[in-house]
Amino acid sequence: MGSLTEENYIKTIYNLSLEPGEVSVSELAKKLSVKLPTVTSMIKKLSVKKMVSYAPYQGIKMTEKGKKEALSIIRKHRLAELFLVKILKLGWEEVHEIAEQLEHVNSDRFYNRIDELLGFPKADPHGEPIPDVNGKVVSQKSIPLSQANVGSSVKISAVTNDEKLFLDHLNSKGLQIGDQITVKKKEEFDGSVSIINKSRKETMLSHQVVEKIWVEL
Amino acid sequence: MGSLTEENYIKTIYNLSLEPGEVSVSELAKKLSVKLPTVTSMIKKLSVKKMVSYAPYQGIKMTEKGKKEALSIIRKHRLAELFLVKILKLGWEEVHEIAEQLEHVNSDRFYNRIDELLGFPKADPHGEPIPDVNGKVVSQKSIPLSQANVGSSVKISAVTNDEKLFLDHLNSKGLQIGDQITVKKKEEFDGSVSIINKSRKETMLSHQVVEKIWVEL
DNA sequence: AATAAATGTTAGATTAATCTAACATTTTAA
DNA sequence: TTAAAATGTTAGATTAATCTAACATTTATT
Ligand SMILES: [Mn+2]
Ligand SMILES: [Mn+2]
Ligand SMILES: [Mn+2]
Ligand SMILES: [Mn+2]
Repeated sequence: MGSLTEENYIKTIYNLSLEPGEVSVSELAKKLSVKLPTVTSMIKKLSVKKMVSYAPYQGIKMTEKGKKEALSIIRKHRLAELFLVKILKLGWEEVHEIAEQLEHVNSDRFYNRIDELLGFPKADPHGEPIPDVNGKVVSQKSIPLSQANVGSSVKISAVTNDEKLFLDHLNSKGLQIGDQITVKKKEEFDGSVSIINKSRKETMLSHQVVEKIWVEL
Repeated sequence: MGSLTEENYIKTIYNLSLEPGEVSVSELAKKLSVKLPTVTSMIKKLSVKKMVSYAPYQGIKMTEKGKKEALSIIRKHRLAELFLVKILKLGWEEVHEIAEQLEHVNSDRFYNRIDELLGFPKADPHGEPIPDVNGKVVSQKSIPLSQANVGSSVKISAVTNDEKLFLDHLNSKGLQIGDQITVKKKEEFDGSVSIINKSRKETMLSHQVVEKIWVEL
């Protein structure tokens, strides 16, 4: 366990490493809202601690140690989010911010009890998988809504962004995890998608939205 | 809301201010495990922020603003402790440490929901009063066990220390909040007290212990 | 009242995390 | 294949929170 700041870097690097391509200093700087030299200096520190491997001008790669640490933080974050929704009855759009704080609480007893209380859940309120105590993740096979075929009926399994602004948008469209929807039309021009929602109403979703909604057949 | 460090100073100053006498720099330094100059420098900062009033070589006094802030942190701490015991089924001896972290979580929604879930409780697992949303505290009229008369039958209403070492000690003696006990004998020499516990067994408690157990008649 | 002990303050250094300005390397595009 | 743009690094400054060493004040004890 490093400092709160170190934990945030590790978690962010891990999340970026899941996307295709190298993890770059500028990408990290953007995500963490800090300047480039701040990242360079922190990366060096994390490199000394063997959380990442790094050589100047090369990308940033996580070590096994770093991945383990990242998964532990992500586990805490997602357990916290589900707890906030299931036990404290908060909305899925407001829990991420609180989980950003709770993920840094250092107590295995605390998180294992929450896990137990929730019945050892496999996914958080946004459909993202919750790593188990050993950092093992069970990932589902699903695709972004942007890639679903016109005419297909699919189930929303996850959203890959859990910030309030995005989720408030989905709330306003009446979309939830688990909803069965049908792809009506895909616009070539801007990548937007029209769907038929649970209540048989047609709704238009922009490209930025449909690439963040994951569905299964 | 200041930094985590500032919050810890404010809470500690407030707790010390409830004991008789001035709050001194050395007392604070001891409680926070920092050196004297560290305290002097932080007090100056808190003084600029109007959380305490301070003049060199005089004691430290809290302002109304500071008290309000302290009570908010203490409310969060005690709600967290009760939540950990009641909902997560942790022991009263292990919750203080976790609450030291949770008390810094910044979310009214989070704490108000916990308050609600617990039924707007009046006391934490150690019998200490929980300030309400407005910082109002309902304190009970009780006395330290060290001052109870020989022969009197009293009920344990609170303990004024919630660290593991102390509570493990009480656990080993089988003592809990709410227990009815009888004062059998008080030793003039060392201030120790013999009591008859709930299960009619006689137990000897040292002065350091009986001054931290509060009872009502 | 003088001295010693305890307590508190000031000065200056250190560490973590950040910044800006200047410089270096890599990538993209004439 | 050079010039420009983008990306990354180094150097040096800043702020928060801490420390040690030296000095000042207050309190206690002869
Ligand atoms: Mn989240
Ligand atoms: Mn989530
Ligand atoms: Mn406590
Ligand atoms: Mn308590």
